[in-house]
Order: sequence, then structure tokens, then C-alpha cells
Amino acid sequence: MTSISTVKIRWERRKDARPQELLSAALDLFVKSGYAGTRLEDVAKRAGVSKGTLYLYFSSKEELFKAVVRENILPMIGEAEQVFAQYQGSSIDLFRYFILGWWERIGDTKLSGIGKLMMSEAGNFPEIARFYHAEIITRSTAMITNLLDRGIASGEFRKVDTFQTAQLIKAPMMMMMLWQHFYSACQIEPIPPKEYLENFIDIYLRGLLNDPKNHTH
Amino acid sequence: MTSISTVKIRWERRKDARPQELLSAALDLFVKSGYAGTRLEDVAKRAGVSKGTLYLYFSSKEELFKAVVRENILPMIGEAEQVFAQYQGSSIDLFRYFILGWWERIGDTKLSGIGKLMMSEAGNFPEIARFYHAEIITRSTAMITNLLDRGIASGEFRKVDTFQTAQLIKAPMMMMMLWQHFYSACQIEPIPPKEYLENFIDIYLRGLLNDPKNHTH
Amino acid sequence: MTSISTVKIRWERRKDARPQELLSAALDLFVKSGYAGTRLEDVAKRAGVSKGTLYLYFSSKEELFKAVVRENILPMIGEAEQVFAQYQGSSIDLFRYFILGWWERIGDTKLSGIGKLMMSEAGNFPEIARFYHAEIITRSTAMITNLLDRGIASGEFRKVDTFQTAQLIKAPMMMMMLWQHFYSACQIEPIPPKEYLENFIDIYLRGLLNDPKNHTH
Amino acid sequence: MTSISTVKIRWERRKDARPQELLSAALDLFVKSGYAGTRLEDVAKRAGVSKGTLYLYFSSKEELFKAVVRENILPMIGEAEQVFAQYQGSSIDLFRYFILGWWERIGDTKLSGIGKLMMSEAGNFPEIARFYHAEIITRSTAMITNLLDRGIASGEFRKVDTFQTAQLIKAPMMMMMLWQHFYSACQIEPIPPKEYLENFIDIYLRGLLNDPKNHTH
DNA sequence: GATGAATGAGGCTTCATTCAT
DNA sequence: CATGAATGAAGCCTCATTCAT
Repeated sequence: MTSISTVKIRWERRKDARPQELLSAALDLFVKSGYAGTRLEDVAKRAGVSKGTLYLYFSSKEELFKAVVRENILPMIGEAEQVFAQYQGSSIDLFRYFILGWWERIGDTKLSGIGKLMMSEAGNFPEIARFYHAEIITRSTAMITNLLDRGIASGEFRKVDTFQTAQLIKAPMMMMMLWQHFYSACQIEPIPPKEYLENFIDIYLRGLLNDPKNHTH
Repeated sequence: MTSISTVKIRWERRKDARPQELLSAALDLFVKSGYAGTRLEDVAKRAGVSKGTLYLYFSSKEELFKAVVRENILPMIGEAEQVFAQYQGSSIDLFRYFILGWWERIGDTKLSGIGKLMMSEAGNFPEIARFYHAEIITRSTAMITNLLDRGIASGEFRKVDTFQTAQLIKAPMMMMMLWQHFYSACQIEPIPPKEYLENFIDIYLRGLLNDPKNHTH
Repeated sequence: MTSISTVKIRWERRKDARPQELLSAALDLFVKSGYAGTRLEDVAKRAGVSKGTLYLYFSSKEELFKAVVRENILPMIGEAEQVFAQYQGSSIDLFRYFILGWWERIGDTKLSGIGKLMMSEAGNFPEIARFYHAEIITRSTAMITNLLDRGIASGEFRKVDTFQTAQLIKAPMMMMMLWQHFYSACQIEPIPPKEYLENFIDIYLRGLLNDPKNHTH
Repeated sequence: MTSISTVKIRWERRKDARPQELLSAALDLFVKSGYAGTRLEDVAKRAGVSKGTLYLYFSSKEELFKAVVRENILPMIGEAEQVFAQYQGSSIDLFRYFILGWWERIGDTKLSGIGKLMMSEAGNFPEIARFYHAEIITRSTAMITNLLDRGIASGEFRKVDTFQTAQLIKAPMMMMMLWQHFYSACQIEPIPPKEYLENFIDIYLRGLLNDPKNHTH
């Protein structure tokens, strides 16, 4: 029925790889169709396995969903904190680097789907939403207030309400992610990210700097 | 079985009476639980009618959903355009007034749910998402580029990429809406809107103005 | 599609009758195939309704099962206690009357299925089995020890261990029930109940009486 | 794929090795949970092998069930007939010895589960139930009628309907078995077997004897 | 022989939709 | 117009069975 090579391939991707394939397929579909709108059979099919196989790794749809969030949250915040910790230089440069690095490593990847998912499904999974809040929102806010504190201390930034400004900085990043998903679903030409991000950085730096002359584009 | 006149009356009713209670209940639940996660029985119960009655006004769940979006889109963009059109004054003041007015009349009302809904359900209803894009996104972007053009023409604003800047202005507004829903679902203390919006206006104006000295808080 | 009379019949048996029809169908099938072996679709079909209708009255298979037991337990013990309470006369006659009456009103009816069910499903539903023990076993034992005490007091019966003798009396009654179900399932000629019961009464009375000469067949 | 000799060896093994562990585990679980309620994975786990191994010995769940019954039926009836055949003495003593011996060697062992199983599953396996009827019920009835005939011939017993009386004798034995399982499932204190059996013998002998004076307890 | 990952038919359950009243 | 009982398609989940290792 099946050629030897087919069989081989079938068996090469194995026990270890399975959960990742399933999680990946599940993330795609949960992001696309929402939790309730996603059929486990489709998740399994997309991962190249049968319905029953899914249950060898995840005991229920809800557990699969939780795993999708949990497994993708660590990479997400880990990546971001890495981008942040690695940098040595002016706060201005860090600001720019932080945003562009975030876009490259999160915003423009599948990980962005987690953010969309949480905005959509918080009502159905408050527990997980709280977990996401604690692990992603709080920590990313802390990173940004940290950045702002640093810039204020160095005299680069004006004295601003760092908590509120952190929210303000996250907003265009989050929306960029959400819009990409939205436009993709609509099959409408998406907003060009490069220009969007450059404009974002430009206007925010002007709004934040003590001496806008320092900001030369 | 039924005379033509009966049918007529019935259909006139369907058009006219399409009760706000049902649309309102549906909006609430669609926003809270998503399309697939919302049960029509719950919608009916919340509207104080029976499940069967719902079908007197909407021929299917999908039609109800479309109606919820359609019926709330006009108020949404209508309110916004009204806010915008009414104003006569400096572009700086209009910017501030536009944002605060939007918050008061849309962001802080049930209408905000439509925005959340579209972000969540675009994947399941690309048709409706495109409709929303045409009616809301495009028109609101136009309003903002208009505002920016005016400010640039008057010399108040720097010369910026008005399309991209319009996106950038919408982002904190949208996110404010989404966060309110998110935090409410999590039962976590929400971000205080007043401070958020003031900081938003402050930083954006500094980022936009030709002469930041014009911007006195 | 359906004649008027069919429709009528369909609607004549209504809300009130439905649960009873479902319980009756469920009892039949649970007795025949066991709990796990019974398909709710078959229960519904036997009751003349669809699968979904069943869920209007019972929230799950387990709840249906519990209801089957609960609803049939009261009649069961009620009938028996009535048989017992009505009788005025010698303990010998009561003994005979009790057994024959039990057979007629329980053993030879669908109610007998409950006893079989409990013997089969106690392992899967210990909770319900304990309920059955408390409501049926304990109370029926009490009735019989009561009967024996009375006969001993009147000098009709020997002094016997009334608890153990009550068990001994219940055994042939229970087995008669179980055998009827068993033979029916096997499609083998069942044990003729009349002769069985007469022989039962005869031998037991001889075993119990102080003066066997009182026992004239 | 496999040579004929391989197949042969494989099949010889299947016949020979059919491991007692699997049959024993299966008996336990079938008795506890019923046929449909028993999962083969649990049977395998209890026998200390994997699910796949079970299929090396039994080609299906149904075959396993049949084997459980078949393999335990011979011991059952064999034990009983042995008890019966060994005895030389009065029919009164044989009666007592038969009952106590049966209890010790069957009623109080796992073999009792087969009886329970047949009462529960006759509806699902009429074939096997008929087999059980032929091999166990008929033969044990024959043994008892035999015993009664002997006692009547010797003048020890009254002239009774030996077929019906055989049923009457089996009833308390069967019920003792079933009750033990039932009470164990309920975790309720079981009926003490010794007293039960003694009372059983006492009352039955009084009921059967020609001259009750012969029966001295 | 033994293993356990994989399969998919089948059962329980939900819920959008219909329709007699 | 309104009701809510009834329906049945569809999705979640289980578990008997298979099969590559």
C-alpha cells in the first residue's frame, strides 16, 4: 500500500517530535479559528496523525490549548528578555533595537498568534489569561519600564510615567501583530511592517527624548 | 397556509422590530465567548425571549452575527465622524478632542466589542471582516490622515507619513479597548484610562509637533 | 409525510409521559445489555424519540441510570410493604402470601430487572448499590425478620436466627428473578414459577414450623 | 512474509501458553466491571503485560471473554463433581458436605465470579450462556437431583419434586456468591458465610427429612 | 515473543434549527 | 407573535485492534 520510504518517513518523525507537531498545528488553527471553532480532527490532520493519536499526548482539547499557550510563552518572553539583556549601549539605541528585535523574533513569527489568542479567548479561559498576564504582560511591562528608567537616569528621556508609557509602547507592537493576522484573514494587503516600525520608533523617540536634536533619523 | 399579507406583515416586522435586546445580548456574548462559543439559547435568555423567538428575527446564527456587526458599525463610524466634523479649532486640540471623544463614545462603550470581535473572528468571517475593514478601518484611517494633513498644512505638525502615522495613532486606541476587555475577563485591575489617554496624547503630540513648545500640558 | 393521526399520537404522549417512556425503555435495555453495553440511541429509539430528546430529561447516561434505579425502587419496596401490611392472619399464611404476592407484583414484572441490574452493576456504581442496599435490601430483610418474629412469638415457627433465615428466604426469590432473565436471554425453557414457588413454600415451612403437622399442603 | 513453520509455532504457542495471568486478570475485571465496562488495557496491566501481548493469546475481546468462561467452567464443575463423587455415607451427610465443600472450593473463590458473570452477561452472550447452562447448570442440577434421589431411595428424604428442589437448593448457594460480590462492591459488611450456610443446611434438612428427629444439629 | 504508538469506528453529548401549539 | 419540545448533524473522546520495531 505504502512505499517503503513513506513508511520510513512515517516512523522517523516519532514520539519526541509528535507533541511539537501537534502543538504547532494546534497553534495555527486556534489562532485562525479560535478555540471553539477549531476541530481536533483538523489539528490532527494538519500534524499528519489521526484523531486518536492526539489523545496520546494531550488528554483533552482544553489541555491541548493550555499546552499551546504554556509551551509558547516561555520562548516568547525568553526571546524578548534575551534581546533586552544582550544589549549594551544608549537607551535610545536599545529602544530601537528592542522593537525591531521583538518584531523579528516574535511579532513576525507564529509566536504572535499567542498574543492574538489571549485577546480572543481570555473570556473563555480566564485562568490561562491570568497566567499569560503574569508571565508575559507583567514581565514585558517590567522590561520596558526598566528601559525607560534607564533612559531617564541617563538624561536621555524625559521624566514620564513609566508604567503608562510602557503600555503606550506595547500598543503599536501588539496591534502590528493583530493587524497582520487580521489582514491575512481578510486577504487584504497588510500594513508594511518596516515603515510602520520606523515611523513608530521615530515618533515615540521624539515624544520621549529630552532633547529631540539627539534623535537624528 | 399563510396569506400573502400575513407574510408581508411578518417581513415588515422582521425589518423593523429586529429588537435591540437581541442584538445587544448577542453582542455581549459574542464579545465574551466568541462566535462559536456563544449559544443562541444564552443569547435568547439574556434578551428575555425564547430560543424560537430569535429565529423570528434572524434566520441563522451567522445572520445574527452579521447583524450584530452591521448594526453597530454605523453608530461606530457615525459617532466618530460626528466627533470629528463638529470640531472647529487647532489641529492640536482636534487631536486631543478626537481621542478623548472616541474613548467616551466608543472605546468606553459596548461598541468597543465590535472591534474586539473583528480581531477575533476575522479568520472565521473574512467577508464580514472585509466589510468592517472597508467601513471602519479605511474610514477611520482617512479621518486621521485628514487630521494630520490639516495639521501639517497649518504648520502645527511635522511632515510625517500620514498613512503610517494614522496606524500608529489607532494602535493605542484599539489596544485600550482590547485591554479593557482582557483585564475584565481576567478580573485584574484594568489600566486607568484617563492617565493612559493623557500620556498617549502628550507623547504623541510631542512626537508630532513642529515646535514642541506649543504643546503645554 | 406523516398522517394527521400519526402527528396527533406523536403529540398526545407529551412532556409528562416522556420521562416514563424513557425510563421504561432504559430499564429494559440496561437489564438486557448492562450499563456500558446500552446505547442511548437505542434507548431513545425504543422510547420513540430521538437521541437529543433524551437529554431534555436526563443530563447524562449516568443520571438516566440513577433515575431508572431511583424511580423503580419506591414502587418496588412500596408494593412489597403493602402486600405485607395488608395481611391479617396466621404467620404461615402470611409467609405464603408474602412470597406469592411478591412474585406477582415484583418478581414477574419489569421491576425484577432492578434487582438484576444491581447485582450486575454494583461494581460500577457502588453509590447506587449502597442506596439500593439501604432502601431495598435492609427494608425487605426487616419485613421478613418481622414476619419470623411474629411467627415465633405466636408459637408457629421454631426459634431460628431470624436475620440469617431472612437471607435464606430472600435467596430463592431473588434467584427466581435472575433465572427468569437468564433463561429468557438464553432462549431456554424457564423454570416454571408456580411449581418452583410452591415447592419453595412447602420446604421452607416444613423447615420453619414448630409442628410440621400444622403444615398441610 | 512469514514461513509456514513460523505460523505453526506461533499457533501452537497460542494454544499452549495462553497464560493464566491474563485469564485471571480478565476474570477479575469482567466480574468487577462487566464485559463492556472492562478495558483490555486494564486487563493487560493487571497481568503485567502490554496491550499488544494480550493479542498474542486471544484474538479479540470476545475470545478472551469466552476463554475466561470456558477455562473456568471445567474446574468449577470438576471440583463440584469431585466433591460429590468422593463421598460415601448418608445422604444427609452428603448434603451437608456438598454445600460446605462447594462453598470452600467454589463459592469462596474467584470461580464464583463466573456465576456472577453469566447472570450479568447472558443478554450479551446468549451463546456462552447456553454453553454455561449445558455445562454447569444442567450438570449441577443433575448432581443434586441425584443426591435427592439417593436420599429418597434410602428413606432419608421425603418424596419431593427433585428437579424443583434442586433449583431450591442451588438458590441460596448462588445468592451467597452474588451477595459476596455485591457487598464487596458496596464496601458493606458481608453476610457471615458460616452462619448462613449452617442455617441453610439446618432449615433445608428439616424441610427435606422424612423424620426430622434424624436431624440433630 | 513483546511492546506501545497509531488508528478509526463508535458512543456520548451539545446545540443550531424546526415546528406544532 | 411567542414558545419550547424535538431533532439530528457534528464534535469530543474512548478503546478494541493493528503493526512496525
